[in-house]
Amino acid sequence: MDEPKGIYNFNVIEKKWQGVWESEKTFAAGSSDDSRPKYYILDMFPYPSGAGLHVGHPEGYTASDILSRYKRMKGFNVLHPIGWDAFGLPAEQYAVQTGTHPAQTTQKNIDNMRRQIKSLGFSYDWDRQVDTTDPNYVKWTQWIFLKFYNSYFDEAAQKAKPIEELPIPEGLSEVEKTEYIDNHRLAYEHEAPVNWCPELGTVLANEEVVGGVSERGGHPVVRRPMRQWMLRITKYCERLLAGLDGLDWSSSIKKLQHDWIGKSIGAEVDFQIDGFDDKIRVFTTRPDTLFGATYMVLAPEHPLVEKITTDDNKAAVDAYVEAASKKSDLDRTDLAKGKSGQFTGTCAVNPVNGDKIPIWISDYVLISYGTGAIMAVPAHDERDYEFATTFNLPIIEVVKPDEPVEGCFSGNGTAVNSGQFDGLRTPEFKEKIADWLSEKGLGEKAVNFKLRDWLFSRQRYWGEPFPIIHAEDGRRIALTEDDLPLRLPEVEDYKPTGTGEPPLAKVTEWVNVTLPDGTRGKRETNTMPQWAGSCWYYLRYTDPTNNDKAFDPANEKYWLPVDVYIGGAEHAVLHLLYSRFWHKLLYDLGYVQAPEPFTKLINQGMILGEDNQKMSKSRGNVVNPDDVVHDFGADSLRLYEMFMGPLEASKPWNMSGVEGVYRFLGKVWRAVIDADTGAVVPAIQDAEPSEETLRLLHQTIKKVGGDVEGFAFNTAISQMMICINHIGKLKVRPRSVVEQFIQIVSPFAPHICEELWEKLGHTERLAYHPWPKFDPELVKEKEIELAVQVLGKIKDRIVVAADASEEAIKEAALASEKVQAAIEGKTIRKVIVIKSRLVNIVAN
RNA sequence: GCGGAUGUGGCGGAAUUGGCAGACGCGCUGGCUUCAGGUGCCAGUGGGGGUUAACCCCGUGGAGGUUCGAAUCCUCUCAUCCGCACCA
Repeated sequence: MDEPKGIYNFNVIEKKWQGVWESEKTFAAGSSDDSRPKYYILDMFPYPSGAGLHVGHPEGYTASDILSRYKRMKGFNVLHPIGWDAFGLPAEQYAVQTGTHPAQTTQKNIDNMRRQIKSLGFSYDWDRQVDTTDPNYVKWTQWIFLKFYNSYFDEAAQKAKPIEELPIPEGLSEVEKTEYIDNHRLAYEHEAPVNWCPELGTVLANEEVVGGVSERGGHPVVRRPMRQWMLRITKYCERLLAGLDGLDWSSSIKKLQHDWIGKSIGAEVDFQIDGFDDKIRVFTTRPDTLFGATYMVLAPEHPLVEKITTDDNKAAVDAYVEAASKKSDLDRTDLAKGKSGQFTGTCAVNPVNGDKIPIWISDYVLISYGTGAIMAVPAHDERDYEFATTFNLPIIEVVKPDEPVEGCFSGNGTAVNSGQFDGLRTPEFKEKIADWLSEKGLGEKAVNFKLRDWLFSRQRYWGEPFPIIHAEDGRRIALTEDDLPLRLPEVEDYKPTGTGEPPLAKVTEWVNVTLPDGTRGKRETNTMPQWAGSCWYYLRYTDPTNNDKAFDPANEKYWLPVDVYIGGAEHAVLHLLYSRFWHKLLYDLGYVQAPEPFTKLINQGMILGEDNQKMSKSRGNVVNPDDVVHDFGADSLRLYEMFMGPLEASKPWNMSGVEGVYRFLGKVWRAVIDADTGAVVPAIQDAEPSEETLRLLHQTIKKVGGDVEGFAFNTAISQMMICINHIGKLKVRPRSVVEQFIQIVSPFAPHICEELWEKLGHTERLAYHPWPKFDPELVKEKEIELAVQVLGKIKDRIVVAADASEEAIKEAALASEKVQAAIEGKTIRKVIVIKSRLVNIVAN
């Protein structure tokens, strides 16, 4: 049976307009000399997975698209790009299994996801796509790596500078000089115990290990020493911390980054080892508790352990060190309920009182934090307290709490048993003792951070190769810009070697090179982690096809910083911290002018399955956007994703809800188009709207505009629904009202609106039509209903003029019969009039 | 254990930030249109009581408090979710 001509046929309409936008390049961003103000709206680009899009992706993308379309209508030159974070483990794992080149898999997945994203009508500038695996992109990722490699951090200036400017101490030999320089590069090689995952055949960053197992796949992780590339992110701790202040990010995300960087202020103190020339330096945030230090603990990996251990204790200590080195992260965290340790047989001297205190080793002290050694104050530190009670070590109270406390007290109080410092409050004591220590040459104020240097290499094939050659004679040669990109070689198989050697090591014809001077060398066979490409993609979007530069400074200056960045909260720490770090390096070297890359950050919440559980294949509750588009259309999907609830909240999917917004679109359609003929309905006329209609329209313009700016899309849609419910009922629908209504719906449901706009006789695109203006006078209600309360309970409602005086309202309220009845026999104490809200009469 | 977020009808959620709780949508009930409806339209829909009318009482996880007035502020408490997890 033929469908009526004028039915809302979303399938046809959506394909039509997607085609028009594509061929007309409707959403190409203007150039950097555009006279309009710029606005850069960025989505976190997706990993092109084989599973394709799930309904979580379009949530953030729809929000950013609505904002982009709105801003264009508001007269902004909008940059709204998309791309592909295309390096990643799944494609490589698939390659290991099937032998398919990861590039092939990746390309296939990109094509599919691009099709899906295009079917949702997002207004991306498709000519600016970036693909992190594209050699033209990899080239510049490698180029930035070389910037790290060829820079050092000037502590005094607190910024990175080219390595050539590094002041080199006098009197160093050539070898020492090289070593000195290498020790200051922001990218450096480091032999260290790392998180080795045998299952994945690779090393993981600390952040990629969750609860002792790999974040991806949940495989066990063990500690193992290996040569790795590191980036000196710790040099930027202060600036990464300080930079957070000015950012318009949610306080919870800022706090997460703040805590991750983990700054603590305290002092470093030297303890003389009894019977040795060596000193043990400790870091403490509580130098005021020095008098209560009754023992010391070294990390098992501490370099002095072997030296100071007495013969009597050697066997036990060696065994403990051996056991600790084998412990996986899981063992060190989960099994850390009880404290273990070994006495070295040696004592140290407490510098403040000369007491001899035993030196122990224990794995509750971490070699990677502070100095790898602590002074233990069991009276005022939970961990030390637990250790001391386990091993029967003395506990001396040196801080008197204001209120008596059971067991260990770690708060502020008054100093006791602390010699000349007795009676001081904790904060003053901290100040005084730090000065005292530095006067005596025993220590100094110090700051420590939790953040560690970034483990930047992976033993994988599918990543950016490092542009580094290790020469036979031990020199390390960095490629020059002209040598880039260094491409990945073709390989026979993608299996990890199992030894920790990356797959690239097997490709001898690629690995072995002859240098211009005739010496032979080997290429670096590690590759970069997936984060590398995503650290700077927002910069490449400003100049995506530039072959001479990563991006033109003029473009960066115009577009950066990103005005709004939308994405999932799962990247709260890693991606956002790493990006900020890279950005700051480029800032220091003069390549970018904005100190921070992302001004405003919005984190969309998770979309759960209909069963209120996280969507997953195994639960069978995954909703595929393709199906929703097929059944209800892209406009309905977009609208529903936004109508579900606040953008930042997680909320469950509900297919009936999609039908609800679909019905709304049907109403919009039928308000304009005759379902039988497909013509504009005769009710639409060039007529003056009634006062009521005009008021509702202007209220809607105001509400929707304000809500879009405030990312409250759900309430914007609800206002549109109220508005169309009214318009649909009108016998005569003034053309101007209908047209303005369509304009404000268009960022949300662009296909249907473009179609209706055209049907109404317009030939230009709605996409750049100016956003309608509201008149504040027209928004105001003429008459308003007020609740009248007596003692807070509603007794009646009165209608008054919107501009009625307080006196008049009071009079009207008291005139109500119901109010009179309620206050009969009582004395009116007070009448509270809240204009345009209510009246409360206090009487008793 | 520490930190953060959230808690409102049968469901998703509103509430101008201290001022009429439940907007809007889903679902449900009844009616109209229709040969028919997974269509459209109209009406109703927090709970309890009530001569099913007027009206009354209760109600925003729980218990207190501040206030003329609290979903909103304060104290305590419970539940769920998410981070971090020996960082000296």
